[in-house]
Amino acid sequence: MAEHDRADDRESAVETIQRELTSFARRARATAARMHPELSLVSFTLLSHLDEQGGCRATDLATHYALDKSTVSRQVSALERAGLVARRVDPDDHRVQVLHPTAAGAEILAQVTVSRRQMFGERLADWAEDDLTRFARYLERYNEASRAADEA
Amino acid sequence: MAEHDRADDRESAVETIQRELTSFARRARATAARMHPELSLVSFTLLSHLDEQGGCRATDLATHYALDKSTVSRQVSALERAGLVARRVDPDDHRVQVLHPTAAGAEILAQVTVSRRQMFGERLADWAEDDLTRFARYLERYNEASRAADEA
DNA sequence: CCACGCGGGTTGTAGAGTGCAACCAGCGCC
DNA sequence: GGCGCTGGTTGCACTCTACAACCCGCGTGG
Repeated sequence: MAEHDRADDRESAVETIQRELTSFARRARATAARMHPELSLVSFTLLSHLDEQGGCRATDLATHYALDKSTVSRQVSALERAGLVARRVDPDDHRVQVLHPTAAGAEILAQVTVSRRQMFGERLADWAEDDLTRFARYLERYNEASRAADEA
Repeated sequence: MAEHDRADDRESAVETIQRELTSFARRARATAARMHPELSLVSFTLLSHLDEQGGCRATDLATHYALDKSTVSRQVSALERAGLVARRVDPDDHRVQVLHPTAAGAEILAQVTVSRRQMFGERLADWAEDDLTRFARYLERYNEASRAADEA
């Protein structure tokens, strides 16, 4: 009957989404590393966040990206060693460090962002704009649900 | 002018797609590990491929998933130790080993597949079917372009 | 026929990324 | 002033990964 067919269609769409997202995830890290060895996927994400937010605390990064605080601590240390971020102690609360991208950090970030955008742009070059915006909306929607589920 | 605006829209859609895909990729591994510690994301993918294809060679896995052959070798070793895959020497060419999931492997794979599908299903529960199928199509399309670009 | 090149796999090594647990250091509230 | 909480670091262990060097079986051209 028709209801059953529709349930099957739904199942198979979910199946495809699962398979394709997983497949993408497997490749992403390696691709990113190959493209710009100087800034791993995680580092890029963190630095990018700092740039957008205009500085934040390590704990914020950890919770926002579902990473352990130790992981963030080490990543930040590495970024600092590389001269890409600076830490400033918050005068109001001497426990917290406010993180900022340095000038060098902002510059590298800009370069990597450009090259990443170019890469994505190439892969999406022949898409109609409607499809692009819909795709973007779907991804946002999925990730939002995903984040919500992770927190529960 | 209108043309400029449309170019901007395009840019921003690409930007969002980039950001959201990256964000997803970062989480995927950890999420997968948390869900079923007995089968990592890579192992799942490889085992899944073996199951679908009904057996193949290690080299095929390596090229298909853009992994080093040593990586595949070790993953397969682990899967064999766990009793989830079996290796048979190809009678025609004694260099190659044909890999198959064992009964236990097929069973675990089925379980994990179910739990993964359930997870994705939950996250996508309130989506209209049209959106699901479109999202699935977009992802396939993107990954295809991505694979093609990687090979070049 | 056999030596060499090639292709499939394994192993040694090294390094990134990660989480957990234990710890230290400020902060604030009894 | 002590106790608990929060932000952060460090020690440890583990997985995933690539690269390089290697071994073995296959086939082809002297």
